[in-house]
Amino acid sequence: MAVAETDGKRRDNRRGRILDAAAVEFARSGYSATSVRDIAAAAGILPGSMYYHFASKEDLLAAVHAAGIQRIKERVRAAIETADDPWDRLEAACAAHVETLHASKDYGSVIATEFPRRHSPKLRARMIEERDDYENIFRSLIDDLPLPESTSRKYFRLALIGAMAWSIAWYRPGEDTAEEIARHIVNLFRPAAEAK
Amino acid sequence: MAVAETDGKRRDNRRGRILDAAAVEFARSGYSATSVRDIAAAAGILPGSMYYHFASKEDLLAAVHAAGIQRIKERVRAAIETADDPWDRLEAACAAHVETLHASKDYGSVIATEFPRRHSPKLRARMIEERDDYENIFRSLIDDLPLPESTSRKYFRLALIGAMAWSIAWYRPGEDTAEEIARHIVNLFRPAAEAK
DNA sequence: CCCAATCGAACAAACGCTTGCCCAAACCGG
DNA sequence: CCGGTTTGGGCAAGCGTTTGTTCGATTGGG
Repeated sequence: MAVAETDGKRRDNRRGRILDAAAVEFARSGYSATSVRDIAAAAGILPGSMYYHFASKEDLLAAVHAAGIQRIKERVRAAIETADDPWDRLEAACAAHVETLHASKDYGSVIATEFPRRHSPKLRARMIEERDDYENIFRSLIDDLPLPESTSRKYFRLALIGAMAWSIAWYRPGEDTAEEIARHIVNLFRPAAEAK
Repeated sequence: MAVAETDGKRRDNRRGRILDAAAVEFARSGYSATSVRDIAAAAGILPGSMYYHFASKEDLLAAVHAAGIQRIKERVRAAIETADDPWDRLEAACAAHVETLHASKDYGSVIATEFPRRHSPKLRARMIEERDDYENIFRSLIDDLPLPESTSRKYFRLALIGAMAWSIAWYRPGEDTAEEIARHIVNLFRPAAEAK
């Protein structure tokens, strides 16, 4: 769940802890409502010490975003390989997507709620690139689906990703599992394959 | 599009202009990245003058949220009455929803991107209440649909609203119209009615 | 001439970030 | 195995700026 522990080298431990703390705070309050002091306090260091590991607050957000995308990409890629049927592959991908979004809730929440257009051109470009790269997984999964010609694959993808992303807004722990959510959502889209 | 002009009374003109300016700034940068000075500058007044009309910055957000919800509710309610068939009514509602979300982009964007959980308990409660009230329109529209028992109406509603809300994230003016977007999305869900 | 409405100026607090200094562990030639 | 040196990491303090908000003075239409 946290990045800190998984970074073999002891050397990077502190950096990982700051990253985790930043993800938690950014997820809870949003980027601009979160102060460097908040993050430092959550990480157990003083504000100034953060700047040894990250050049700026913006750099810290970039690192959280990159780590979050990388993680969800890995999980989804791994999940896909467990199935052969195109619909099963999509369902596996969605389950992994929703699961990761809520399991490492902090990183997932940052990805789902920090809009690129609200950040500097430089960071915006990085975020969009990383997101596009990730969405390409779904692009190719959906390309493999046997859909009627009348169904727009573009809207299929956007609606699917939107429906999953929105779960961040309404999900309450203890109700349904991420797998159930993903299964329900995919089942909603599944009949679209047989439509004329 | 703007509230300012529509408020008959001259007396409320300034209040409406501040409200519009706040919606624009909140939509562009988010609540906490927007300063009272930004809003005042956009409204053509001095920062202090805002406090004659609104008790606080938070109150201003509450007013923008309420105005946005009220507007979208009116449009959707009106759109529903143009049709009798349950699916047509849903499609009309979705078209009005997406259209309003993008037409009065500022108010719509604030609704779609300001998460209640990130605000004070008082404001959070108000926002959730207003949203629930609005979502009840869709709740009853979906109750009227002839869906197979295996289809969860709850997930149907959440996925539909999520897919529409997400359009804020990817929509670029000049590509598709709001009506086309809504039609495509509803058509994706429509086959779910005939599934076993 | 009144009073709603706005201005102009200021407030304390919080902001992102920089700087100068310090300490312990790791490293490495002799 | 020693002892000097490098280096990862953190501390304490404060820089200048921006924040939300307050408030007495000022203005102008009815």
